[in-house]
Amino acid sequence: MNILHLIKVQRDQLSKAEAKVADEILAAPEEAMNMATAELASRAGVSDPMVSRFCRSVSCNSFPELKVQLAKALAHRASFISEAVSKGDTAHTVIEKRINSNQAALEYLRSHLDTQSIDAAVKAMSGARQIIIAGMGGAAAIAKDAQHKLFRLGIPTVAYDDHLMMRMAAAGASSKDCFLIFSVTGRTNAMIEIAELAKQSQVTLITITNPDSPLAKLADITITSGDELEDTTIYVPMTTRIIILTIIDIIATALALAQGPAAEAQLTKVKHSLDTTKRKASAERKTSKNSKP
Amino acid sequence: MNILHLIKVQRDQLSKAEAKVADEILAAPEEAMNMATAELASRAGVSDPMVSRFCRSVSCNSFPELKVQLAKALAHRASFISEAVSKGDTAHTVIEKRINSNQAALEYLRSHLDTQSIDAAVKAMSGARQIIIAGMGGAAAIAKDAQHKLFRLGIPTVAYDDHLMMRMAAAGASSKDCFLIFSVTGRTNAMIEIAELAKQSQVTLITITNPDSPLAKLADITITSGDELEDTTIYVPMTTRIIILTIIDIIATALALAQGPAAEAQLTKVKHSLDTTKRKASAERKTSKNSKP
DNA sequence: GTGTTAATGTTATTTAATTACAAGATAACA
DNA sequence: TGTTATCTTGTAATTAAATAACATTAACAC
Repeated sequence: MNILHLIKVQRDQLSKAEAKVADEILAAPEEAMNMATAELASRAGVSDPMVSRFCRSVSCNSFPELKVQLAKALAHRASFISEAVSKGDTAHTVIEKRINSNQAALEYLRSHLDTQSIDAAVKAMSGARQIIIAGMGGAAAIAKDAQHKLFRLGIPTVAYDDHLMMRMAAAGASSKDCFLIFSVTGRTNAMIEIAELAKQSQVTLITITNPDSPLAKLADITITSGDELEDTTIYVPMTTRIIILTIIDIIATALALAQGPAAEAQLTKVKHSLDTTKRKASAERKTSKNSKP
Repeated sequence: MNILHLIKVQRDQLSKAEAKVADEILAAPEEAMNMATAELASRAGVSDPMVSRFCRSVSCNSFPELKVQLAKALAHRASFISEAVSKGDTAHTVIEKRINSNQAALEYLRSHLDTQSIDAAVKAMSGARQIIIAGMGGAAAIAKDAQHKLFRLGIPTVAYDDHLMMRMAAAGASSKDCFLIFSVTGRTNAMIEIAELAKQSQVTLITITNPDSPLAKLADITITSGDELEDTTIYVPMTTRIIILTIIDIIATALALAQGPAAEAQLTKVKHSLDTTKRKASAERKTSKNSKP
């Protein structure tokens, strides 16, 4: 856990004066990093040694060490604020801003992804007879991607983006199956309908969606899609995509580990199946070099 | 530019004693960060003030400031090394490791993404009559995702994952169109064939692929897919996915900016078209609360 | 060889951070 | 309600760290 989170979490268990220091740092961590104890102390309205004591309370050995921890934490977080693109931006600026946003999104995921949900999802999927994935609209590509990643592990997996196919699949599923629904907002009527059908089939229902949504309420296991994070400006509807993809990545990786050697062998087999569709690297290079002069 | 790069670059222009300090820091930056001037000085075999002077030479006002800079630089770099998952990992460890890897991948992208290629791609796509996207296998989901993102901007866009459809589209394309090919390795024979067909149609060919591949050689504009980064261990075939997705994000964002108010209006229109498919947030909450007692 | 400049080390000073201690506040219990 | 114990905070003192000032040495030019 990074130092800013730690401070935030411990904030209420600190003494009054220490809490003042915590607030001062949380209010302007970037600035706090470049202050001396004396300055930070006076800003927080406490005595110098309080700052030292505060450092100890948040498990740093000294104030300079706290500064280093802050720097580490801020290196990731730096971009959370006001990284929305604007009209005059050059390509270079857009690149920087979007990469920053996406890194920040991952940082958010680090502190908000629930380990237990992941564990539960992996356990359910690991023992499933088949995994059925559903996603519409923007989530259709995600569903397809998840299917591509999971079937490689040797678990029968299908992905649907068609509402009628989803209905049939949901109705026909058994209690031995896992039904995986991707929906960023969790408010699409069509998807909620599918979830209700799936529940009637006694299937284990896992949703990657907004945890406050009606869809989430129907699920056995819910993992946050980061919808609450999404910037509402029309330019930036991308953050959740990265979050969901990383969640798939995490689940697939954990699943592969849970499956053990079997999955490993399966992955190798699937990988090698593509060998004959590829052009060889060395042969190609030689040809193109020789053909020029 | 981060402080480690700076030190590396300036290393040879420093005086003999300062160079010793530089070497000591570069050899073990993580440790150097936790040392006092005196210790670093003795390790480097120089006097204490040399360390202070060294800090000035690399544009830091003090040694503590250098430490902060080092912390910032290392925060990103830290995760590159040995973050591959292994058998005993808990869910929590997998989460941390995969997030670290993905953040590191974005960091890599920041320094390796070519601004000019992005600019060129945006310019070409901005003026295109239509955009045709092709991707097979793992790239099929990516292609679909890109289509979903680009058509919202008001540019006619289609995505294909079927080889025969791609052939027809490539053969039928005109010089006013953009043909976008996603292929991580750039060695899939089927995709190379499509690229050759597309070139014959005089279309502007943009590839997101390994820049050293045969596919890249055929393209008018190439953007790296990060294939060279991909961990060859079978557990981790995910990094490129994040990179490519972020590239799409960047291009779409830049494109939206380039289109100006027209794109903005279009985005709003498309967004509102979904309104009637969604369940209202407030209404739902009330219902579910009241229905319980 | 001597003067000049740049580079480094030694010593001194300043600054910053923490320890030690004392005073005050707060809570617990008689 | 008073008394004691504990916990919190500030003041003063100490220590440690970093830099400035100065001295020395080394390198080079003339």
